[in-house]
Amino acid sequence: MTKMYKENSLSKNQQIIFDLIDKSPEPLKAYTILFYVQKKGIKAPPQVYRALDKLVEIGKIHKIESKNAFVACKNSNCEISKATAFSICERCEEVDEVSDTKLSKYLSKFNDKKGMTFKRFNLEFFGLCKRCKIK
Amino acid sequence: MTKMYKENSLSKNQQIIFDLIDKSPEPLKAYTILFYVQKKGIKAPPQVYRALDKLVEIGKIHKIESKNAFVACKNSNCEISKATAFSICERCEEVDEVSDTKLSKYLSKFNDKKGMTFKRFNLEFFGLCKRCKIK
DNA sequence: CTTTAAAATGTTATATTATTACATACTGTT
DNA sequence: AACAGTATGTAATAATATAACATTTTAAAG
Ligand SMILES: [Zn+2]
Ligand SMILES: [Zn+2]
Ligand SMILES: [Zn+2]
Ligand SMILES: [Zn+2]
Repeated sequence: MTKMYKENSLSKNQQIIFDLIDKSPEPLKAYTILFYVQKKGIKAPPQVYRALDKLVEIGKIHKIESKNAFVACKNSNCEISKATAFSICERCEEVDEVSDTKLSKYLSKFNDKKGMTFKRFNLEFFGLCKRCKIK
Repeated sequence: MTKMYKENSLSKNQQIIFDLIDKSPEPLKAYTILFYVQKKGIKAPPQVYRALDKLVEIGKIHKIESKNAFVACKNSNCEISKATAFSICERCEEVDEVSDTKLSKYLSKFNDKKGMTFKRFNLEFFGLCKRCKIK
């Protein structure tokens, strides 16, 4: 028989790394994470990258591709990272997850002219945040 | 007086690297480019990255962030890389620039709830291309 | 409780991607 | 010719990510 394994619970390293990212007000890079978790016994890059891979896979975090950095998912509705969108301030580097049902639906239904079937998308908007616009 | 410099023409290294990317049927990575252009006298990473930066800046090429690779712009209408969208096959890795005026307009007009003003976006769709769907 | 497959961990080394820093040369305007 | 801006050449290094392999933990199944 093929065994069924439990979902929903994180392993030790995954939990440590998720907690760190979840508490961070800004996206964290892999080696920044490594630096912070060394006191908890996570000493080498593969340990960090493995946890990150898993957390991305299960949708607890997302990767901001243009910054090689990771944020915790703040939406419950971007199921398993299939539909992600972020706003990125080019000045202060603030990153927020865009939570817009219409946008998400619009893009999830999008079909291109060449007959591709899309399973997933990632959208990154760049501009100036409210605060940086004023300055 | 502030000098006016010529636009529209590429420097030697920029032209060599643009030609290579433009002819390539697939996105090229920086070190792949470096390998190919060494016979033309471009020997070191900074030479490649500088040309890439410039070409991205003027909109002749785009960076596929999820692959750290570069493609030539096939649209004339994504002026200076302000509005880019790509379809990426997860199986054969084929990448195409999505050229859809409606999509582009929809996203260019998108305003988020936190008062950010967007200047630019990059969208990457993932899925299976026509050929890979059949298999 | 024992066996077992899957998942996770620990560790060393290495590969890949990108930038810093500094010296020099080219380009086109004044 | 002088100048400012742009581009180039080169060496060194930083930052990001993966390969490979040994070991341990987890929890379902028997
Ligand atoms: Zn999310
Ligand atoms: Zn800002
Ligand atoms: Zn384009
Ligand atoms: Zn394909």
